[in-house]
Amino acid sequence: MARVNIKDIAQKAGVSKTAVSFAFNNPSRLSESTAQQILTIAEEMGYSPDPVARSMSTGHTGTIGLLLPQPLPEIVRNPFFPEFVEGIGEVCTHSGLSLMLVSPLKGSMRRAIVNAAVDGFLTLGLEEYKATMVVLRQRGVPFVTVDSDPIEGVPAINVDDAGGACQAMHHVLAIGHRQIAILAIRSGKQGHYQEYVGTLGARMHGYLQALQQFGLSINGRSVRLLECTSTENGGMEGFQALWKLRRHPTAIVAMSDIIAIGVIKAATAAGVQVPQDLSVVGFDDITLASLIHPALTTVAQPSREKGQIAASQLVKLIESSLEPVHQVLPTRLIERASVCPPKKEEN
Amino acid sequence: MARVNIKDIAQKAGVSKTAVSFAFNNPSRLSESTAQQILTIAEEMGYSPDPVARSMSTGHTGTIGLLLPQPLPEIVRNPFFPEFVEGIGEVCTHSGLSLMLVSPLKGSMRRAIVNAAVDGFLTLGLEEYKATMVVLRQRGVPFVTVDSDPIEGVPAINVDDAGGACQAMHHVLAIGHRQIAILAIRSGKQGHYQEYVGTLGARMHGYLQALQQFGLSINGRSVRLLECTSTENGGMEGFQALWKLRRHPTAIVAMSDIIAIGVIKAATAAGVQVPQDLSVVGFDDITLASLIHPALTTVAQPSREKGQIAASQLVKLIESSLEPVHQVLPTRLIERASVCPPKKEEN
DNA sequence: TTGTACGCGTTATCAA
DNA sequence: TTGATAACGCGTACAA
Repeated sequence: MARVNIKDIAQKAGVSKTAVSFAFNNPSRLSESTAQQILTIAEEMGYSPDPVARSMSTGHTGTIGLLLPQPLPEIVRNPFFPEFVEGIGEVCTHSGLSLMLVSPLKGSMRRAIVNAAVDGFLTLGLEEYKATMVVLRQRGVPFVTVDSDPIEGVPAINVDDAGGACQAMHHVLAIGHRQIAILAIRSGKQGHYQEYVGTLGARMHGYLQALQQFGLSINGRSVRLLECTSTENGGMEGFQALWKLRRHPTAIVAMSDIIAIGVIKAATAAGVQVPQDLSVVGFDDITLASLIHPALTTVAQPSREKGQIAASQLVKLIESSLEPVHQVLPTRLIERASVCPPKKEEN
Repeated sequence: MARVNIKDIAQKAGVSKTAVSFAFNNPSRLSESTAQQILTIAEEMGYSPDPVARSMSTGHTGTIGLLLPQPLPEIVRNPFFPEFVEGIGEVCTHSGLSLMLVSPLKGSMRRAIVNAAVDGFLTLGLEEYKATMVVLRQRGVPFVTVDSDPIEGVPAINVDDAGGACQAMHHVLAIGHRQIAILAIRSGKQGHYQEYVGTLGARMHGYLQALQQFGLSINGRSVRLLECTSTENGGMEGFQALWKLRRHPTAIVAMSDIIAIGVIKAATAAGVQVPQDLSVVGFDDITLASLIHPALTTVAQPSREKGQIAASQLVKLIESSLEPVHQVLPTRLIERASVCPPKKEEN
């Protein structure tokens, strides 16, 4: 049984296709009786306009795409993804839009972009953003970047990663620590932090800035940098690697909460007390951060607002042209229980 | 600057539209040189085929829809949503599909369904499923229901809510409790539990079954039923209402973890010790359940598998017809610290 | 209210 | 084998 289409209904009702279309989209242009008549027949025959054909005619889809740099299963495990989507969802609900989650197709970002039938894209934390931007431009729909280094002429929403990182490091330094290890998210750049980009680069920049304020820099002795995967395991391994060294850090500054939590777990398991023996700072303020023991001092960012603002920028961009804006949302240090002054003898 | 289309490329390359189409989709039908030539020109002019037009011709979109009964912002707050989507995401990644999140449009489920340009739907926990099913059938794409009462002729994936609920209640009874309150998720049915449907109905059914095994039923005295919203606040209010009564329950069986957690918080605040003074059981095994104090005894369900199985059923259904299957995934009781035998004097 | 052009690719058919 | 012509899919918009 082939899908019933507008022609079938027109025939059955003895009217033109146009009349059927009006009955659905603009009933006021038809006499009430015929409109009703058409709708009834459509109902009986189980007709509903084909959304693809409709998009073809109207030129829009009623859908926005969220472009994700990783496969869906990995992304949704990210603890702040739900909040971010919540913000987008508010705008979608308000504007009557649906949200399409677009991950690389067969490993290809390009393929994913050109295949997605959407009116615009939100991009989240793209890394090889240059190549992707080209495809996105070519694709011909508006887009807004989130958590990427801003590009000229493209609206960008970011959070103040650098500022937050600076606050975090500053806090640790101000409380007296001088033996510090930074646990960075593995970048593929093997510790060449000058080459870090995006979120990673911004956070690193913030750490360095705070260090500089105290006349310090990453020197491999008192202040060290180590990369690890952004997982609990990564944090545990990071701690273990650090604890093998002759001189232990008195504070570990981690680029993500999940790393910090791994550190705390490994430290506790090794009989190292947090924060008495070791202070730990995270980044992100995931739900777990306030629940573990000791509660994690970390940097919070407004994920929901980020999604909300990015989506509403995109909607404006779709509806009419708009001056591209770069917006930076504030981050803030949340002081909890995982940081205290270093012990005297270790100082 | 209008989007460049297939005709522009054909013109520029001095070939027909067909040749351009072949260059993209079926290069073997062209001499290598012309194919290459066309692709080069397309690249230069920034052409990529319009996904909508393409869908129009091919008859498929490369997208599946996840139909949600509530607005996006509410749904994503649901603690097991990420896991469920993770399962779907595995299938999408494998099959090269994108996922569209489809919530009611302007309050209308029907409108959302008919507007979504997808090859098939997954539905999650629909309540007014009858009306929605009709629209879905009419929409003419295959669909698989998840967490709804199975419908004849439609593949359905469920978890054994009844079995899990039965285990939970049985556990409480077997350990000696006879003064029990069930905190149900507010249904709009005001305690007429015979009318509960879907997940709610199944869980209620499980509770009743266990009660029956002990010769008990909901009688308003030793075994009571109370509805509350599925929020922490709902649980707190539930506890308070219960504690005003002359005879306190020795155990509270909650239909969701979040309710149970509310109960524990309110109880603790009121100086009632869990589990010594009051045993509490939840449902869902959200992350928080193992982290609060005392750790919550609850029922776990395989959310990721649920998504994975449902999505792969849908993919099969899209690719070819398939016998509709009803599949029920197991749930299991997780015993933690929030349940113990009742005190003697209260028995 | 209706007829018709149109949007943009894909594909069956046909010709060289 | 290589490529062109034309029909097709399904609504919407505009002139009549």
